[in-house]
Amino acid sequence: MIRMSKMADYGTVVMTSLAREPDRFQSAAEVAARIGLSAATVSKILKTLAGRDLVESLRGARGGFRLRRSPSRISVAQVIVAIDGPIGMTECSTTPGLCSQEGDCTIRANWQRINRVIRQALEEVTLEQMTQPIAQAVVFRSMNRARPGAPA
Amino acid sequence: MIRMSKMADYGTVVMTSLAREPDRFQSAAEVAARIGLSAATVSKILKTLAGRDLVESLRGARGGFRLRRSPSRISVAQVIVAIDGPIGMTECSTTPGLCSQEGDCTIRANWQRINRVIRQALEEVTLEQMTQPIAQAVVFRSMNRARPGAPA
DNA sequence: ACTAAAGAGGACTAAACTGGTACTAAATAA
DNA sequence: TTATTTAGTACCAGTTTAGTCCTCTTTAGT
Repeated sequence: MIRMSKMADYGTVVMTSLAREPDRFQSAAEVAARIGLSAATVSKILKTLAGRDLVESLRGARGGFRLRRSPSRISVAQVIVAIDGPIGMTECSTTPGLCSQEGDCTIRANWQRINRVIRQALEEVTLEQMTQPIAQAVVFRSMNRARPGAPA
Repeated sequence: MIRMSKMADYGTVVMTSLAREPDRFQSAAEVAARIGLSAATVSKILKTLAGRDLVESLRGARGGFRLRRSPSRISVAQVIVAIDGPIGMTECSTTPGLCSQEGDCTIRANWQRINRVIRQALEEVTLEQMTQPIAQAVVFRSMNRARPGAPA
């Protein structure tokens, strides 16, 4: 399954904080205070996000960070990718060569399907939605088919 | 998003190997050779899975490991939970107290929805499906709504 | 010009995870 | 009974990740 670091998780929180006031530059310290993380950590995350062009930064007094695009045009997936790199799975299930003994590795194919669903889910949720109570926000459907736990 | 360790990933591969011959006891070394991981690592994983009651173990010559239930009644989610503990996200988005300044934390609520989808996906995929080519295996639907990247 | 506020960049420490080794205990087979 | 096979336990080293800190540069205000 998809591997997400703590930093990427924090990243979504930081970005959502920026998304609440998309026009104003917010300092790292300010964001940190709002979301309850250390200024150092938030600062590091924002630096990364600035490098990835999701936020723009302004130096000096009154400086800070601001979203580059509208909150409705930034997905949670984009934030995660910016911090962790391409969304993908852990080695064995993704890397082709590993289970080579098995011939046709059915596991990998199935995992890739699971991953696609997860990736899609993350791509369909925007920062704008993250700022809103769930009511109008995300609506999901589930996968279908098998029901383990039910009698086989 | 969900945090899955390498070990949990390996766990699904190990379990799928057992699922291919559900009645026979397979030794850790044998499974390791099949899937191309070190015997030590596979052994450690199987020990954990045995402790979680997903597999039964038999000591001594001709011993090994075997699934406790039918492959169709064991989900990928169960394997992951057995190794990594409850499926959930990293701290900030899951732990209630952290973003307390924000008042009603809309982020957490939205993340929990995303998580639910992921968890469901993993619960609906069985080891039996993992042993099969995808054709008849898992069929997914995606979430709906927002399309970031499209004009807001 | 000077000072304070802020980001940029990197070095560093601490904690967690990964992967392995060595040894012990149990069960079978000769 | 003895040797062999196999799981069980405990521990250790390397790597990665998390988190902090320090120094430098930029900007605003006085």
